[in-house]
Amino acid sequence: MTQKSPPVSVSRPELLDGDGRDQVFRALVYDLLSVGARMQEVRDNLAKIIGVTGPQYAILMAVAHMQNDVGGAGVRAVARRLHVSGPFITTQVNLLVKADLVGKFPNPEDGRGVILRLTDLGEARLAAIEPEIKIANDTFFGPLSATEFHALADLAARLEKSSELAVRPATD
Amino acid sequence: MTQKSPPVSVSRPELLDGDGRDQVFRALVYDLLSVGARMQEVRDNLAKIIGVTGPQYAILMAVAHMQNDVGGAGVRAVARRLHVSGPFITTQVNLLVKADLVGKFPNPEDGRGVILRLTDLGEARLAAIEPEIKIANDTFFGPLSATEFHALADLAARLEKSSELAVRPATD
DNA sequence: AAAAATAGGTAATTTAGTTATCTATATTGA
DNA sequence: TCAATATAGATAACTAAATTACCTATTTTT
Repeated sequence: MTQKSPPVSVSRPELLDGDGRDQVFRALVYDLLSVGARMQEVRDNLAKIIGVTGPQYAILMAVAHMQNDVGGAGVRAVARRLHVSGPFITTQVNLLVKADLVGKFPNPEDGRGVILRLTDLGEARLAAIEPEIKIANDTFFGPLSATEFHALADLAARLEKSSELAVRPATD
Repeated sequence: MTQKSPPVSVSRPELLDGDGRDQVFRALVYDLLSVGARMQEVRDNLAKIIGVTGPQYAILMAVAHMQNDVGGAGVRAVARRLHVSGPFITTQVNLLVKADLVGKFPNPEDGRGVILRLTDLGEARLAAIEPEIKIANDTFFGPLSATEFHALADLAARLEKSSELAVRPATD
């Protein structure tokens, strides 16, 4: 009986095992997907503590970090940052406004735009879970030395760029 | 006016910038999330070519790789591998069976279980998009040298383990 | 052999997200 | 300068992806 082998998922020799198989590559893809799934899980746990959903927590963090940037945190900017559509940010932000965690202000420099900011309560809620955030992240990235951490940061930054090229025609 | 600063998301000194800020760390988290999102996007593109959804494509690949392992590809095993629930695999696999891409067979060693296998058509469909898969992955991981690729694989494997610990109490 | 665990399936539901379309303001360029 | 076009955001309608709760059938444990 002939054993059909699944397609080899990569062709660059740098990414293949010595024998031309893709075991290491596939393990890497699996690990990256698992790590991504776990990041979301951790995020959901933190979100629950402050009474919001995972995506809402992601929006809160994005606003927290973008509100002091030049231009501030607009709906569209947050959407791009989180890789989701504009309308999704609109509806979720409206829920956060209702919960008094985020405020919406007209953008004085652009009559179409709004500026999103955390309310005092929003700031307080995030400050309150800082210990949990630190514990989670320290654990998540626990095995990394400073050197490895920087190596990973560098590799991830480069992948972030190259992956954009891979998206506009067709991984596993 | 006092500039409120968002919570610092990590405390281990190895993961902090020289000045005690978390800029590098946060950039890493952002990059990892982006890379994860792009992996899904690429997957969706490949899936579309063979007329299935992204999650269905993920199941096809999982079955392709697990069907030759000891124990074969059971519903539960696939679910764990993909980090989703059992019932989700059940319903999606049933669609793949209807599309004649996957076959379901009783597990001779366990009367409760089923064994999933790709049909000839399923094998053929995956074989047909092998070129596109390779192009996508070669591009996605394009900037990596062989050495860097192995370094990344090692780091990802370790994160996959440590991230499990972080999940069972609370990332951004 | 009873109790508990495991494999899988079905039904109902929720959440996360999208596309299409609209209004209002801004920007471009003939 | 003003018409054409692009951009920011909102609303509505919808879909996909996934979950939880519960059920049956086996298998394993005690």
